[in-house]
Amino acid sequence: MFKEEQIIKICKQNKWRLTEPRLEVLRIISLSKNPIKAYDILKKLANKIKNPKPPTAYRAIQFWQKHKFIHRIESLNAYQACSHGHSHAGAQFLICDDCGKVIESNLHEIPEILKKSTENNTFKPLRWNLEINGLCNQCS
Amino acid sequence: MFKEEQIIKICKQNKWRLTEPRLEVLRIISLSKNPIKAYDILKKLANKIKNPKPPTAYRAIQFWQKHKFIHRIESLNAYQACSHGHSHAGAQFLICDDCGKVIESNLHEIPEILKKSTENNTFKPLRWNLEINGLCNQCS
DNA sequence: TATTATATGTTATATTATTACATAAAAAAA
DNA sequence: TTTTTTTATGTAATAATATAACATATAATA
Repeated sequence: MFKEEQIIKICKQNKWRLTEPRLEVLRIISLSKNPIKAYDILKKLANKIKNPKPPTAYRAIQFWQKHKFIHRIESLNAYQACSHGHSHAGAQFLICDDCGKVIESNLHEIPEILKKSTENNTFKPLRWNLEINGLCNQCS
Repeated sequence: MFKEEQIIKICKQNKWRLTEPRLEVLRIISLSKNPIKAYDILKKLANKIKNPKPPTAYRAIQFWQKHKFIHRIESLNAYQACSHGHSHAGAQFLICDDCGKVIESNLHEIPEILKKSTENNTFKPLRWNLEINGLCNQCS
């Protein structure tokens, strides 16, 4: 969703420090067609930074997750750039079991359902993650 | 949801082999108040079985998952007994960030929403997992 | 009873992620 | 500007989660 210049701008505006490992990790995730795993990020990072260690990758991942520029696909232990702007409380992913593509979906009825469960006063939802497995258009 | 006798019966009916490690692992998960992690299952299993190794726990976990008697809470790497019968394609969990309790919820609007996305012909959902973090009744 | 299929035991190792501590760099305060 | 504080990184070690591979055992079937 975001171009690099936009991200640079947003970081500047918010006084978030856009360091080299952070920028390179974001680029790696953004350029990946499908969700990418931490140690694959680390491998690619080695092309840009001398002998990076796991914490270097994980710290950058955490940074971008915290600021909602990337998502973790829990069932895959993998990371993907956010495609819907970077300030939503929940995300929905359509995971193709065949080609591995993950589409970040906007099922906006979901927030409504969750709000209803609040009205019941049974649970106060703060954030959520919906991962739907199946077959994408091209694979079905 | 299921009592042990019922499970024994269901296994017999389906000719699923209900071995000692499987039964003990199911008991451990069922007796746990909150979702329990594989290596904690393994530790408890050591009280029942001599010096069990990870595959023993993981195989039993897989068995019960496959037959839908337990769920994996992806964001916690932990397992919990199913509380809604054992044949649904998707599950919804309300995870309390404060006390760690996980309520298996029945937001039955979700399947409808997913069915709609099928009608769009954009994605064919087969199974799903919704994990909602927030605060439970008692903690909010 | 013999054969086949399924499950377990065991060792080793792969994968994913964090802790701990020293150093460096940037931001804020003096 | 200099000092102090905060934030980030480098690096080594290790923790936490999960699977592969292969030998043995047990149950189901022929």
